[in-house]
Amino acid sequence: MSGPLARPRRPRGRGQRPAVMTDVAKLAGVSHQTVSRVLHDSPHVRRGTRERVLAAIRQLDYRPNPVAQALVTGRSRSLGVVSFDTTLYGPASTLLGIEEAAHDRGYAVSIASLRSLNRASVVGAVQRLRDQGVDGVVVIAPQRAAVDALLHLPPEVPVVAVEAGPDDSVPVVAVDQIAGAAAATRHLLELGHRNVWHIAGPEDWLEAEQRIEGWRSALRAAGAAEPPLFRGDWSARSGYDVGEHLLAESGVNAVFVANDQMALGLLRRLHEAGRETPGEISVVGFDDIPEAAYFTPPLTTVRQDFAEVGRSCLHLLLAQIDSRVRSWTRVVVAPELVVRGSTTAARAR
Amino acid sequence: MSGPLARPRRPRGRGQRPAVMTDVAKLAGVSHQTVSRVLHDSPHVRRGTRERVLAAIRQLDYRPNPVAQALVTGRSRSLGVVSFDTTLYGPASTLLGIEEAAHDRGYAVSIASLRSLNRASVVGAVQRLRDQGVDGVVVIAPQRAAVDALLHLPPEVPVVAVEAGPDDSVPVVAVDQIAGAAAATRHLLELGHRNVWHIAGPEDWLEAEQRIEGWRSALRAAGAAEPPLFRGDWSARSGYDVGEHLLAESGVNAVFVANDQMALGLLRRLHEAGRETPGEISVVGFDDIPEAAYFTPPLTTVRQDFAEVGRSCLHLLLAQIDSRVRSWTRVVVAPELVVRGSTTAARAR
DNA sequence: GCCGCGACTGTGAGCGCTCACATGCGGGAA
DNA sequence: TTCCCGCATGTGAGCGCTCACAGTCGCGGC
Repeated sequence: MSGPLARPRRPRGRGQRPAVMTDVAKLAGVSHQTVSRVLHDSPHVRRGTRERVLAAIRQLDYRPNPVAQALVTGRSRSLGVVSFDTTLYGPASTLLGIEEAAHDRGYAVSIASLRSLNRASVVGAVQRLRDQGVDGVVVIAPQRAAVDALLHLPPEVPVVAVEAGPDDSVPVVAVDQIAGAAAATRHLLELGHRNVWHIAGPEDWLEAEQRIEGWRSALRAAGAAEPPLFRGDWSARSGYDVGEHLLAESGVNAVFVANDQMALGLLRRLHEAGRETPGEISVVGFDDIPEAAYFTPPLTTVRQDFAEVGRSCLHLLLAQIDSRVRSWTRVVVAPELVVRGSTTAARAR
Repeated sequence: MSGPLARPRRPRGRGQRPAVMTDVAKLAGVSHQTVSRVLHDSPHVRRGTRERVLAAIRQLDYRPNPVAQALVTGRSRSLGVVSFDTTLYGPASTLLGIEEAAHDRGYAVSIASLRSLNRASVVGAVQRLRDQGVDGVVVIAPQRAAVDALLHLPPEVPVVAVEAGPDDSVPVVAVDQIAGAAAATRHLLELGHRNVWHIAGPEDWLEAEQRIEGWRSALRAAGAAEPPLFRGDWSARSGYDVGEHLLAESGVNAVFVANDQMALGLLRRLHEAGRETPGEISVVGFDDIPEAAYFTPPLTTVRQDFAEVGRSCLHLLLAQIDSRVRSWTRVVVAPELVVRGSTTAARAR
């Protein structure tokens, strides 16, 4: 009956295989190329022809195969996001910002979560995304190890770093951590506190270091002394634990904590110790997580505009993809101090 | 010099175009098919040949083009996740669970965030992912509108719903909300509280309704009266606001709150009103967000295993992709009561 | 000594699309 | 009228891979 050549590759059983471009072309009585032109809004298509094609597309519910398009153009219109812990508020918000911006530009977003944090895992995650065919990659991983890894990336992959890059070789979008930390510290100083203590984040996090720097510079500018530094690991637990040590010190009336979760832990510890907040001790956090306003007391903190960060990332990444060169740029997003109930003026002495 | 046919499509300027299968074949002195066989661990390749091919692959740093593979196989080895707000702890954790499970199975994960919640936006998001070529879709959107939308999906797209499905037509992975809520309520009853109040989530969220149901059933089983129901919108703010109304009621000694954020707001409100927790009022939350242990007081709550949910989703989805049929299954993940400091025995009367 | 049958390898088509180029056609300038 | 040019459309190749099938080779059995 039918020789081997007549047998269709994929039997068109029930459920109709989806229409392809030639089906549309046949129905509209044109060539596949004309269909393609209509799809891409080419100006060189007669009005009537265009309408016939459009009608055929509707009738067959035709949708272009993105995989075939990607194969021939070499562009997949998708990008990857590498992130360490998308359960944290900051990364999750940034991811959301990127996704929304990407959506608006017609790009798909693939994610790769890091389980451990070292050069190899970051390079591996980027490679994985690359192997999936993404056009570019955003790395949200503000740790030294991650930043380091960016140096070991093949130069031809378009990449943007969030928060920090290794040097002048990778575009970076970052919130001005130093300014934010300085504003928080200044706020406390202006309330009359002579000593502003600081609970920092982990050493390998660049944001932690920059917030320390901002704290120091504000202290220096005000001619205030620099109390010993404490460190946590961003978790509420660590804030609680550090609170223990802080309670052993004397003259602690103002603390700038490097994020809201640790501030929460500290608040908890102070409460347990019967130390009044803000009466005895004023506390400032960082991030402005949605819950911050409902802590006891409501937390004074520093807000970061993650949506803006996401938009900027996308902008830099697309520029890089289009130009094919990785030019160095740094976009800085300004943070904002949000004053609530956890800070108050120093008591008169 | 060179006729049109001699000109390569993509000029091989600096940076070497990446190696393709025929490059490897040429270098190894075999056909492209043999390279493909090596790549797919076909048994019919002689030891020596395999090694030569492997060596060539390494030498050229060859990596198969996933787009070309997808074009010919019709499988992209990627799946999509539709979610409403990945900034919330639950969805973010579920997403993470799915991503990790997918990674282990060699699947890529694309995300689509919903900005608004209605049938059209959910259907649109799924379509968008489909148009990107994903093999299947997980919908994390435990709202009535989202569930509804699943009914309007083309039957050929493999899909799994998280938390709830419209009927018996879509596989579902869900945490047993009713059991969790009942456990929370029972805990309070067993502590001797005669009245257990409830602050529920928004009406269109299925989880909210199920937690109400669990609360009711536990009350009924214990022969306890059912106090009036209060509702919030999951935010700490709403918990705070509802607290206002709760304070106006008399005999409020135990409250089961439908999530941790609202519980936080309530705690805050009670504190402001000078009502002691848990001394005067015991509070139980739901979710066990990482911060819950550091609330004031540390929150007794119900933990959900989101990683397990993610794994189950992937399992059901892959089964569906492989079998090409959307058979109905329901996987239920058990929640766990975590007792902390926000609950205590009723005072003797 | 020939056949058959495994193990191994190669050939060519084609997935659905875009790109470069060819072609047909009508109208205004020469 | 002739030529050219620009618009509208068609043709064929090929992106990098897999699938179906067609060899080729060596060896044991009759």
